[in-house]
Amino acid sequence: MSTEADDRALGDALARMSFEVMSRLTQLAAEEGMSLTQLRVLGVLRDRRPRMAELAKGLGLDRSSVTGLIDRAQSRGLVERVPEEGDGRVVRVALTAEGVLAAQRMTARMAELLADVVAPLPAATRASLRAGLEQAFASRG
Amino acid sequence: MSTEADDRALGDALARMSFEVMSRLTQLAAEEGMSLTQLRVLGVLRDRRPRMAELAKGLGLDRSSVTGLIDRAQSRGLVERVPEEGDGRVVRVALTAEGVLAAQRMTARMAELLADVVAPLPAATRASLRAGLEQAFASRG
DNA sequence: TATTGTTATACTCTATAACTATA
DNA sequence: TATAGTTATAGAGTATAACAATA
Repeated sequence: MSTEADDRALGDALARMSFEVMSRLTQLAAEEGMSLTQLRVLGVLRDRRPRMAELAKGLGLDRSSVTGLIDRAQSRGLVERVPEEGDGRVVRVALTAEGVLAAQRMTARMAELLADVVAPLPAATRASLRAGLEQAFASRG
Repeated sequence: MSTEADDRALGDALARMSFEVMSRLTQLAAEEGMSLTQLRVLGVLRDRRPRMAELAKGLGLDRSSVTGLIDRAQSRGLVERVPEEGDGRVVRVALTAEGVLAAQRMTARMAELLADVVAPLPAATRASLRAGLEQAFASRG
C-alpha cells in the first residue's frame, strides 16, 4: 500500500541523495578547475556531436547560455566548433583530443566517487537500488 | 558478486537520476522566482535556526557566499537575521512567517514532483528503492 | 590573537532582448 | 520571413583576500 507519507519519504530520500551526488560531482569537476555544467557538457559530448541548439536543449539551457559555456570550454582546448556543411547557420560541437582524455578521466573518477556514496550499503541493497534506478532512468540521460 | 561494471552502472544511474531530480527542483524553485540554492536554504531552515557559519557548512559554501544568499532571501522577506545573546559576533538565521509558508508550499510541491519522477515504477520497485535510499541517506541531510 | 561575519573583487552561469548571417 | 547562433546586458551564485567587531 502506497500512502502519502510513503511518497513523501521517498521524495525526501531522493532529494537528499541527489544533493549528495551533486556535491560529489561538483567537487570532482572542481578538481579539474571546472564547473558542474562543464562536466555535464563533457558527458554529453562523449558520444555525440550536437548542434548548439541541440546541446542547449539537452542541458535545459537557453542557446545564449550555451554560447558562453562553449566559449569557455573552447578557450581551455576541450571542445571545438565545427561548421555544418550544407547549412552555414549551423555549428556543431565536438570534443578535442584533449577533451576526450578529460572526459575519460572524469568518467572514471565519477564511477569511483559515486560507488563510494553507496559503499556503506550491503551488496543486496546496492543491487536492488541499481535495478530500481536503471528501470526508472534507463534512457532519460 | 559486485563487479566494476556493476559499480559503473550504478554510478551512471545515480548521476542520471540526480540530474533529473535537480532539474525538477530547479523548475519548482523557478516557479517561485527562486534559485535551487534558495530552495535549499528554505529546506534547511524548516527545522533549524543555524549560525551563518553553520548554514555555510551545511550547504557546502563559503561564509562569504552565504552572506549574499541571506541578503537576497531577507530582501524578499523570507528570512531574518537574529543577533545571538551573549556573543555579539554571532548571527542566527530564521524563517519569517512568510518564509514558513513558502517552505511549506515548496515541501508539498516537492513531494509531488519527485513522486512523479518514480511513478512509472511498479510499487514493489518503488518500495525497495525507498528502502535502499533511506538506508544510504538516512541522516546525511 | 582567534573567531564571526561582511565587504571588495572577479569569474561562471543563466536568461531576455536585440542583432547578424543564412536559408 | 524563419532559423541558428551570437552579442549586450543584467542578476544570481560562488570563491579568495582583506577587513571590522567581538571574544
